[in-house]
Amino acid sequence: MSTVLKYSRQREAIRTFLCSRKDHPTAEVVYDNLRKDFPHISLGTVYRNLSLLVELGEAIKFPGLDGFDHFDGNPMPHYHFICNDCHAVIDLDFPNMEDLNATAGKDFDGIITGHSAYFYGRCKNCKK
Amino acid sequence: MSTVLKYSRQREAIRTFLCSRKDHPTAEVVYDNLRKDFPHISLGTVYRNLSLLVELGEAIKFPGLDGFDHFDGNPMPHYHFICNDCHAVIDLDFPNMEDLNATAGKDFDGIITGHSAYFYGRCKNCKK
DNA sequence: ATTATAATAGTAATGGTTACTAATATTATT
DNA sequence: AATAATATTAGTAACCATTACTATTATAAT
Repeated sequence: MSTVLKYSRQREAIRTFLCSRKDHPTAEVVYDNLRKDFPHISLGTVYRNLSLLVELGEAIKFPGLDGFDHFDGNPMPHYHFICNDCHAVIDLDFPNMEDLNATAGKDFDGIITGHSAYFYGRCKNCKK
Repeated sequence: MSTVLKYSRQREAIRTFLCSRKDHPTAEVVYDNLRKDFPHISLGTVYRNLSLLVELGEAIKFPGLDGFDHFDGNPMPHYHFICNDCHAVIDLDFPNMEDLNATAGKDFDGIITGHSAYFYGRCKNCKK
């Protein structure tokens, strides 16, 4: 028993906001920003819609070094850098390794269909 | 204000148990197993020592698909497969990509010193 | 308009993890 | 061995990001 999706201004605003950002915000950051346009928006609404976008394949969720989940409005395969100092999350301009799943699964008994990779170190600002 | 490390039988047992396992147990699993030898061991003691081992570079911590943190007693760089169905975590026999940090950081303004990668799909038991 | 139901706001609950504290274990010193 | 200093533990309470609950509201079809 699937459920029919209805439009909501809040969800649309969350989607738009997430796609406008390149810094992979947390739910709290999304909440704080959405309150400018929706003073009464609930944190639960933000979490529910972010999770929905992830289910729909329109966003990606991953845990950051700060202990919070971060969200990325770009669902295309790409890699992230996470700064060990300031915990900033930055997109890497590095092409997706298309054949890595097959290569890594050569001697593996299961089936590999995807991968994610995170790079660590110090960002531009923290590296001195 | 550094602190001197004292021996503890609980910590040694946790270390030994973790190194004996290849399935990357959660703190809860470590706790349940340690209770056979230490009926009164505290879950806090398990968490504290697991975190300490990670700090000492003797173990690795990473979040699993089940929402729990998993621990690996092998700190050598290697890759993990996580089953989308049963959430099992399995070591991959795939050599570390030594030059990946440098390659991925070619056009990056910061410094990349490490990376982690997770492969997803279906394990041997779940792939039918 | 009416009806059906998805979505929200507000709030409470969940649960993995961390913090706190008195008692205990370890280590060095005498 | 006894003493002293302090790291560690067991037990428990607190934390807090996230999820669940519910009456109300918004959306969309009839």
